[in-house]
Amino acid sequence: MDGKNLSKTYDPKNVEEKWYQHWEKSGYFRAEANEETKKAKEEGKTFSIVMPPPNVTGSLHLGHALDNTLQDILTRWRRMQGYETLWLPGTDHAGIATQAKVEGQLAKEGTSKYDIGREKFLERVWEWKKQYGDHITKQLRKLGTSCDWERERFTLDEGCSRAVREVFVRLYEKGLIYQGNYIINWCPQCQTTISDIEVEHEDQKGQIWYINYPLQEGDGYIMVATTRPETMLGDTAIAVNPEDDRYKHLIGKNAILPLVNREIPIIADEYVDKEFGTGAVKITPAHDPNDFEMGLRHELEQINVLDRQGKMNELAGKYEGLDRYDARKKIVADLEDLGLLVKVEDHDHAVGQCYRCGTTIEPLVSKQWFVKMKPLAEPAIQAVLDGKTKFVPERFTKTYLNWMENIRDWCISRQLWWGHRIPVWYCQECNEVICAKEDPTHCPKCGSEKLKQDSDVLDTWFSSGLWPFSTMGWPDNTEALQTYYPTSVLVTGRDIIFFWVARMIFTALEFMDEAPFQEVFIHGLVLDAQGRKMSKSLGNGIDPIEVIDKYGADTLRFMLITGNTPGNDLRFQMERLEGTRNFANKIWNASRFALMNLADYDEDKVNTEELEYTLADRWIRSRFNRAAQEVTRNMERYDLGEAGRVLYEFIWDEFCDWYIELIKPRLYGKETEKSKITAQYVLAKTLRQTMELLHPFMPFITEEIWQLLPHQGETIMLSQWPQGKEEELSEKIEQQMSTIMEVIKAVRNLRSEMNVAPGKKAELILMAQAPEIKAVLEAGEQYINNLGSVSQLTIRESSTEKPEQAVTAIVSGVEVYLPLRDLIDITKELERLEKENTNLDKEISRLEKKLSNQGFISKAPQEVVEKEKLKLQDYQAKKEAVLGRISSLR
RNA sequence: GGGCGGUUAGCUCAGAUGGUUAGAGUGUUGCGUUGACAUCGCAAAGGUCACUGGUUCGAUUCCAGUACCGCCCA
Repeated sequence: MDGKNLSKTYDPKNVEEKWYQHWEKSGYFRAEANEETKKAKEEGKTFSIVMPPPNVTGSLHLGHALDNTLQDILTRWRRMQGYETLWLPGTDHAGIATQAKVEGQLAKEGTSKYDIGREKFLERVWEWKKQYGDHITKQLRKLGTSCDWERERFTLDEGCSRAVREVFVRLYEKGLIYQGNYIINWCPQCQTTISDIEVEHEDQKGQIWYINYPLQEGDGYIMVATTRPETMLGDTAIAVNPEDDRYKHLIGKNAILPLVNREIPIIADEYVDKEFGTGAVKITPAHDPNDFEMGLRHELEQINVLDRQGKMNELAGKYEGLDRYDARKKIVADLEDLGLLVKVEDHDHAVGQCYRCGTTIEPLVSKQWFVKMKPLAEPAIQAVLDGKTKFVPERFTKTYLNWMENIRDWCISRQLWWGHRIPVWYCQECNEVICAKEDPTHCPKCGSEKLKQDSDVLDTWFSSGLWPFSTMGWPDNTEALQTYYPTSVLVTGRDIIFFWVARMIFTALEFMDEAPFQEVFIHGLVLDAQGRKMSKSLGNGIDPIEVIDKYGADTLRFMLITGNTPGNDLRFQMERLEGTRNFANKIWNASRFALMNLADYDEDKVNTEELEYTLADRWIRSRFNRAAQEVTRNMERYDLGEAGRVLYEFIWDEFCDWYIELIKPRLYGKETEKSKITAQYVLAKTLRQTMELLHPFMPFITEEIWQLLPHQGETIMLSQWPQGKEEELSEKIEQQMSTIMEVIKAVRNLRSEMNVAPGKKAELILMAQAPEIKAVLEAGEQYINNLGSVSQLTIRESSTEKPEQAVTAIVSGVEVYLPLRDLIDITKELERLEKENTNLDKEISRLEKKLSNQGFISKAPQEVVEKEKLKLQDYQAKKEAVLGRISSLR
């Protein structure tokens, strides 16, 4: 043990990779699942997390770094607490996104998926997956994640695929999965449907066109207002509000659809907003979700006038082949020519866009597969209402419930190639529809072998919705499931509550009869320094790996989890990164110092019975154990940032700035040998335990230091979590130390104000206002001498004679005199004291007022009143001392 | 239109069940190579806790409203 060999600045590169490899190789991350662990579960001593699987589209971003840091902290902490822990990692095939990436690759090569065909294309995607999947898991390792890599899963692997089939078939057989012609969201770019939540609404500047539709009878018109004139070719009705007096007489009559000359009915429906536009709206059931619903209510015909590229189709007559926006221009122009266009107004409206590619979504009617949501949503709502799954922070419960309560059926088929193929076959002979877990060889109805599998794949979230149990081997009843299901907590971003969290809850309730996790810990987004979302288009993204290479994973981790509260977004600022790096360096150097002074120390030879603890020793032990308690308390509440802050303050302010400074003389052998050994013992023990407490947050540096310190066991990862021992806490010791620290600070303050050179020692006189304070000062004499640069210290009772030529400070119970004869400017000194007096007056009158308030005395809790009284006494004593000083100087 | 979050020191943020002379980091200023650390030490300056009401003996903290910012849903 010799700190001299350590470098002066901490270099994470030398440390992080080494330890990660060692941990992984030693199997410390491994989660056992056997008879014994099943017993641990019964005792509530298991802890499990399934990692939200990153997409295999590319690389990790800072959001992943945050998400996984939080999980790792919780996992490492529980592991140290002796829980059987499982943190199960994996990746997601991310159907639409990954497919788009590979299509992009092909485009660069001048080919396309259609050119190479489905099979070849899938081979290419698997290649992509291998490359990027590996990349991602490497990145996670760099971050220090202590997940069980032997259990790593992928949403498209064999096990997960089996679970997907099982779920699909069971839901189908239960009638909860159905195929139907409904309005869906079509992305003309991605060439697939997407679900409602995959549509992002953005307000755009648009226009609203007022168009006259001639009435069938007479020469009149009915004027409609629309933001999408091009869809009028598919209109099958005009709707008005039944209460609208302007139109009541027209209900039941017909209008003539311009350009097409089709007769369409004028119908009444309460959905129509009288205030919007003219109060009469054209109804296009095939191209608008609301119109679709209305169409069902009124049994209107659905006329689809758009194709899958977003172009007008053969039902659009002479507009066939035109892009939807070109058709719009042409139609508006034609209406104008006919004199039917009344006016055009600017109008902002929300436009649905594909969350992947940003293309404007086209609602259209199409035959797709759906999950019937109502029966699944109800238990999912109940489970959360009953507290079976709790959201942290709690406010996200509302977000979840709101969505669940208004849920619509979920469109799960995707016109993609990359994904779980829908396990449905169509008999080419008799049109029988076969849904089966195993690929069928012949039609059960007619026996034909001519079967064709549905060409669509499932929404990616269909498989990730099974993640908590599909990854543990379901549908088999594995030991992993028996030990680790349901999981303890799910850690994820608030942007993914609907997509994923909600779906896991309802599928788990359906298939496992139990919610998939006890708690959902939601965190915010990582924003750039200006508070903007990080995105490719803005180019403001930061690569976590670059940060790790430059600052170390410990620094990135600690920076990400401090300085914000659960559920709130976090701004990523380089300065904060530097600050945290400095913290790591501080830890390193304190340890370096400790090791240098432990070179001659042998813990095995220490007889703890014989140690002689000083005030400083007892103080740091009390402070450490208090910190341990607070850290633990905050961890239990998922307030990891607060836990981190407690550690930061304890390490920097108390351990480094005070304790190490206080024990230096003892370590340097300026006192007895026993005193030195005691100091070494407390130093080593406290630093080691501090590293243990910090380990979940900064796993690498803490392991490195822990290994260099005297320790037992093979790794800090498996050391015992310091809970905070009651018997080492002492209010009294902390109070005493605090008096001494206040005196030292006052001395430093006076010296600084008087411009006394730091190296110059000065005389100091302390006057205690009570005998027990005098005793405390005497016990801390050495500390005051050393840290206050004192040449000669005198401690007296305040009743004795005061020094003449001195600057003064008053702290609780102590008058501090610095007799700097020649340096003193009486006028200035008086000014200082007067200022202090004014301050005290303010406080005293505030407290006097409070304490003379009958309401306060009678209604406030007794202890609060007592506290205020003590405060008043303290201020009054200080004031007395200040006044005494003032009059003696005059 | 509905919901949620935010508004505290120049900047970024903390402030359990209401009682603190309102905190931290960073930045600023002054001093400093004291045998771990200049990625450091010591000291200092800096806030009518967005605004208006209400509840209360007492509100930065609880309630209502207003303003502005951000996010989500329709």
